Amino acid sequence: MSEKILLIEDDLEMQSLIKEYLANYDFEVVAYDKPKEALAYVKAHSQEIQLIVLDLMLPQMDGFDVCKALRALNEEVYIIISSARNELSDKILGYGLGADDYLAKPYEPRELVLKINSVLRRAVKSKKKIGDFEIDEEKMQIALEGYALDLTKIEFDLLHLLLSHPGKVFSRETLFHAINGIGYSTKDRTVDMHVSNLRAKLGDDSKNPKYIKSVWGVGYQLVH
Amino acid sequence: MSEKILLIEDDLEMQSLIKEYLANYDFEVVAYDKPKEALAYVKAHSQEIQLIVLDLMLPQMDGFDVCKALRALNEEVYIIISSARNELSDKILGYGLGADDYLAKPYEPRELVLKINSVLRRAVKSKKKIGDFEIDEEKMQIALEGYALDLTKIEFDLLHLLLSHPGKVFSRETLFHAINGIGYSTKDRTVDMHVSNLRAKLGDDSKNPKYIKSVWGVGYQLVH
DNA sequence: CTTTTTCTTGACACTTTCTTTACATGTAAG
DNA sequence: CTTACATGTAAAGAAAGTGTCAAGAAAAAG
Repeated sequence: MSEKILLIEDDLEMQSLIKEYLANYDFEVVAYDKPKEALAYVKAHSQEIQLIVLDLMLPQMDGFDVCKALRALNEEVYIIISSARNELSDKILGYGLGADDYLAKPYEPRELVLKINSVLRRAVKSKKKIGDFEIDEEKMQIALEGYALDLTKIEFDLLHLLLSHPGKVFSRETLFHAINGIGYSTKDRTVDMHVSNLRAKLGDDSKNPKYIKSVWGVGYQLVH
Repeated sequence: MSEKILLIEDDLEMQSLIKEYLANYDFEVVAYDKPKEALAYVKAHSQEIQLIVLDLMLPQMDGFDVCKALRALNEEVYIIISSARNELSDKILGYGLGADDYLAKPYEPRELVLKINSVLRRAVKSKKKIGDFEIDEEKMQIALEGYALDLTKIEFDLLHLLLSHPGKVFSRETLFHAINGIGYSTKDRTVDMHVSNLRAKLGDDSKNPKYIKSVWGVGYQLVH
């Protein structure tokens, strides 16, 4: 499977050049010269696209909004911004566009490939796969079968700990410490409660657990 | 003592780079660029090698077979597969190669060291073999002839203790203490009951014990 | 400061495990 | 062989652990 990249570039000559070049590196490229069309495409195919290369097309200046709109449509996508060198420095970097990397124009296609690889490598680094789960530490997010879970901080910490050693049996005390740092009495049911809530969010069943199994008299364990 | 690692990598430059790098971390590395030679080496030195780093060398695709062949030669060995990132995802993971970890190319040598350490740590921590038994402390699990036993906490503790000194005769008092920490009267039949239940789960016969033998007037002992 | 969200606690039903009881069987010693 | 005590285990009862609803407390958001 190859990566799918969206290229937004108004110089059509440049566009086809890059498209061809990236094709050599097994990237699948979709290109638009008009931001509105690109946005429409993202709206329709949000999940397929992994990375967007956006030419800011200054000095029209609406490139900022395009970038923010893209980010709003897809939190997950990685964005590389390209722009004239003299525009690039302070102005853009300061605007908190949420881009993942920047590239000064004019650039060699080779440079773009390097940046793309570097961004994608960064992407996998922070994402660990464990069974059906995918942890993104940077974003403090865990996805199950591709769908992001909406977890509270404690739930995230708990699941993260369980996922860090699949199969290992964690005592309630250890789990409690992961939450509260210190102090635990055997009568404390707060860990149980969080596990119960977690199971609900995972669609798991305590009697016949797919993910979090109770270990009688001890604690919990992640099965997979 | 250093760990012995087999590296299978056709890019000779890469090979020597990794070899040197790993040497700095006290790993002993044997490297081959041709899978057939590597397999021959494993056949001859199967027991010495703890871990194999295998470059899948796609798209020739026979990396799959190499991996399976390695696994067939040595059930115990740990295998880390490296491969181009765009090949890595679903395809490989799905094929049930029996690898223990995966690494996307290109990777930093540092990343490889981290993975190796993580895999080896996993290896030593769990799984001690004693006769027909296999203990996994982390998972709080004991397997008999490959089949995991479904034990309660006390049963696990008891069997674990017996297995920790095969042949040693444990008094009822000692066994009771392993369960309850303190207190024991000679009239207490609790330990007997647990041993009886254990035997049932092991498929053992008290009159003609294969595993847990009664020592008259004293207690129990593990035979093997 | 108010509203909302998240966390903790208490309560109760329910389940699993542990202990005790009871009796049959087995062993050593005189 | 008989006695005295040890062991095996079924079954019943006791104890302890777990799941989760719902309410109150605390923390975060607005």
